[in-house]
Amino acid sequence: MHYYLCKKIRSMTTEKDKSTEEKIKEAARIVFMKKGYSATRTRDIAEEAGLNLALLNYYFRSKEKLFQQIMMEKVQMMFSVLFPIANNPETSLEEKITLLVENYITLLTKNPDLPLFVLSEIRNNPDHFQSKLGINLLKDSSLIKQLLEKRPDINPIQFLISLLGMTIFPFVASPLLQAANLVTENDFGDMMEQRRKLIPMWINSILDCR
Amino acid sequence: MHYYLCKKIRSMTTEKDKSTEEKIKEAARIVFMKKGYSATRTRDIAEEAGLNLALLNYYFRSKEKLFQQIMMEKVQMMFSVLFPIANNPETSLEEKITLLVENYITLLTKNPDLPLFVLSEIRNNPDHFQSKLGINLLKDSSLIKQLLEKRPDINPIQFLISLLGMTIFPFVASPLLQAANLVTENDFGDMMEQRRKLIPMWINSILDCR
DNA sequence: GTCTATACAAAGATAGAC
DNA sequence: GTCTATCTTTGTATAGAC
Repeated sequence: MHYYLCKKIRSMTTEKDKSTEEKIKEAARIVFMKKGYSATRTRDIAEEAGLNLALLNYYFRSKEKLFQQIMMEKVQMMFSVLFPIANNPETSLEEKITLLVENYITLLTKNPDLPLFVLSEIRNNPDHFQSKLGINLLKDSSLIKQLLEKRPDINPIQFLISLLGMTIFPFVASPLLQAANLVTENDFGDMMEQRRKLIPMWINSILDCR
Repeated sequence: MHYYLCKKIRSMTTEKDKSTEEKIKEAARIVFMKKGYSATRTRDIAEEAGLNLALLNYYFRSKEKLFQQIMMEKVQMMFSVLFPIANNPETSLEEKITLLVENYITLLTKNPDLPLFVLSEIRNNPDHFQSKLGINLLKDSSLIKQLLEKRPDINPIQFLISLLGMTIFPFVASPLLQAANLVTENDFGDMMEQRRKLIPMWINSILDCR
């Protein structure tokens, strides 16, 4: 009988079966992230997991379903930085900016492929991603309010996009930057470390200077 | 006999055969850009071109070869804005900045999928892209010199990445920005029009304000 | 040069033994 | 739960008629 029909019962009785299911997910993360959905073969995932191909279907029913789970994880990773910081009413605007930059650089240094993966998979196949990430979880945020308070003349969305662009874009563009001989692979890490200070400094120039 | 063996002769004799070959390329641009290399089927391209599948192989030998031609075109489009502007010694730094922003926004408004396509295909399959975009065509550019002259304390590469991030990132991220309810599809065009003024203004804040 | 038909390989999914 | 073997679909490439 197929796994997905008895998942509930299993998870109530034994808590020890992380192993195989999690192994497959682990492998799927690696292969999907590296090659994208279409270029990934289920056989690659099975091999990466050191397991048999049939297990994929046993646990996840199809390539598509497995992918959707991984995809959701990754989208959430991307927003798990932005949403909590933007919505914390305890921190100042300056603190929020610093935190956003720091946390994104930390996250993306560990997962450099994350943004390009998420962005390109959404564009290539929008059906994979019909989710609706909490409506207005950002538009009503403390961050937006503080921005409007400080600079009512600036569109906060435009501002936020610039901040995210300065922070996230380098990771998205790094292969091309290297092709254009702007950066070597070695430099890149150092540069991003410097940007932890640089971006907040420049952002403050924009906000304070008039 | 196969086309690629007699291409030279043909192109010397008749100049009228744009039609079929160009139709295939046209279709390939559309389909590859929309779905990426792996998700594209040669049948899709043939259908999009209103032609038979066999013609693809007759004219381009393989899917791979056809793709490489399209890919090179697209990479060149991306750099055809940056390189000439950066290397023009006649314009001032401020003019260069304005031109870069204007020209990229114009280009990408017409081709919104361009950057994500180029970036993700390079990352997914680096073999497709072993090209060597003129070494140091940027490092020795007039743009870099002018930046160093004005602000010797700023790393010009870091600066350039910020400028490109503010300009190009919105196009890369627009599906996600829409998912996060930051922008609607309608707003997006207007926002990018506003950014033509906004980005140079902000960039000048960074350069002038100390 | 263009088409139809088809060969051939790759990849997703499943059946059934253990 | 896990494996081997196999079915089926899909996709690239080619042969050969016109």
